Amino acid sequence: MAASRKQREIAARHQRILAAAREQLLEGGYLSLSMDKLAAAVEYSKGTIYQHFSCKEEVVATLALETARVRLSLFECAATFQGRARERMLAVGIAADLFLEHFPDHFRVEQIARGAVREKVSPERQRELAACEQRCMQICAGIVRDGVASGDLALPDEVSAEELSFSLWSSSFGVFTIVTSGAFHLEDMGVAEPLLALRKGQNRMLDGFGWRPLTDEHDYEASAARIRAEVLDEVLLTLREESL
Amino acid sequence: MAASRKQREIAARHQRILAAAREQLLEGGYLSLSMDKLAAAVEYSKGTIYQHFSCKEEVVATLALETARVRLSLFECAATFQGRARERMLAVGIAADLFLEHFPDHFRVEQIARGAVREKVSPERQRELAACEQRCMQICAGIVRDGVASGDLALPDEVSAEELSFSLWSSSFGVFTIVTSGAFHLEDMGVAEPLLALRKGQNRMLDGFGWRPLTDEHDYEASAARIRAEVLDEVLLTLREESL
DNA sequence: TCATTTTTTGACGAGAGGTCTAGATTGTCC
DNA sequence: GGACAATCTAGACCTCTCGTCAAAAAATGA
Repeated sequence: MAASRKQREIAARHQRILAAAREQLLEGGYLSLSMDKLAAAVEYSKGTIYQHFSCKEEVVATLALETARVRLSLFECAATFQGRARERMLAVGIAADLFLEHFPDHFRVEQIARGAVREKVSPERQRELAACEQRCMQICAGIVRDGVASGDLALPDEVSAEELSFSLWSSSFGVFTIVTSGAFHLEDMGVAEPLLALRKGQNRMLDGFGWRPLTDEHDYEASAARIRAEVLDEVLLTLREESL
Repeated sequence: MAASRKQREIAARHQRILAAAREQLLEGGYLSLSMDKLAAAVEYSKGTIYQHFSCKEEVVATLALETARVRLSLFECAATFQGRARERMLAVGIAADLFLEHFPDHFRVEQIARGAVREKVSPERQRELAACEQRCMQICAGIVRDGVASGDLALPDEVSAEELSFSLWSSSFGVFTIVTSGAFHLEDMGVAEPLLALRKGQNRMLDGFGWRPLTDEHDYEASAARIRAEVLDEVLLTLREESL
């Protein structure tokens, strides 16, 4: 069918535009992405670009959505790990780390997108983005609840599963933002390995909540190795291939 | 002396430009700050603006530096609180909260500045900014060391004072970024009071490190009240007056 | 008062995002 | 196969941006 061939062409061009846009964004941030350059890069005219994306913000938002989807699928995989709740929570943390490690570009693009004007991107895309983020949160909160249900965690009355998840999320988010922004001189501050410090801090926090098994009651290094081998390495490979 | 009068005029204009710039930035982000509009707002020509600031980035960076200075002075005050180390660490945390509460604009401007191109701002200003941040970190790390020295905290071998400080900083930074960005629907995620959740999480982390007195060994609510009354309320008032 | 120095101005250039119509390409039907 | 219709593409065009610079204005000093 001829119509489908055309559609495939358009879809392919769509992806080519996004790839070129990502490249430009990473080169020099939001201002370095130019619609003219984008058109030149994919060897089409500006008018054609604007038939794919209504405005520059929309291009950036679409890239951010791609990113959010990749992360979500990683989180979903991590949550399927067979083990105790706290191990599964660790799995999600490792997933976040690996995401940053394997797709550093993605996180930066997401940050750039957050800094851009949100008013101009279509409501649907905004909803999709929000949905991805909420799914991530739900996955974490679900694991917390599993911990409570299994008796490993006695959550205080004044702390909800969402709040605990939020604490973990925000500390990861903070570290990732600090690291990728490049605006901070962590070395000069005496923090050589921020990701390691993050993990330690989060572990201590969960210890503080009394989430069993505590850090010194279990070999979490071994769990981490199993997590990678059993649920993350494979999907990571698949995702990397897709993005090439 | 006439030269001094002129200098005062220039200094006053400098501040007026910055104030107008801040206003525009808060209206609609980085793109909403225009050098033409800025010139119109202060009723001078563009050329004059460019005698104060070499480029747009420099304007934004200067605003960010103002912000960093205000925060640093708050932190310095907080650290003077008379009490045990963990109380003083709480004081710094409260200072950070109050900073966000009383100067929400400042934090947003700082975020915008971080998103802008850094290459174009003068090296000195970059150094000044980095110095402020490092001073904040040193204050925190100093408190941690005090805790160790007083015997309240037994830091594990593999965790440095800087790393512990970094954990606290990054979680605050993450929460503040999430809250001020406005890009996340925390309500829909079940997090009604992010700042409260942050405090709880940080307390649990310090509990996890075994920093005495633990949360349930001491009335930290009372400490918080004393901290505000004894070291923060006053300086906060002074700073607010200055910024008007 | 007038010459010299300093400050201020706004027209200008280069390049951005976004629009719109003329023309090229594709698909359809006899 | 060829003519007409529908769709897609190109790039000139408009307005706005940052940053520059020569000329105009103001301040200074003798």
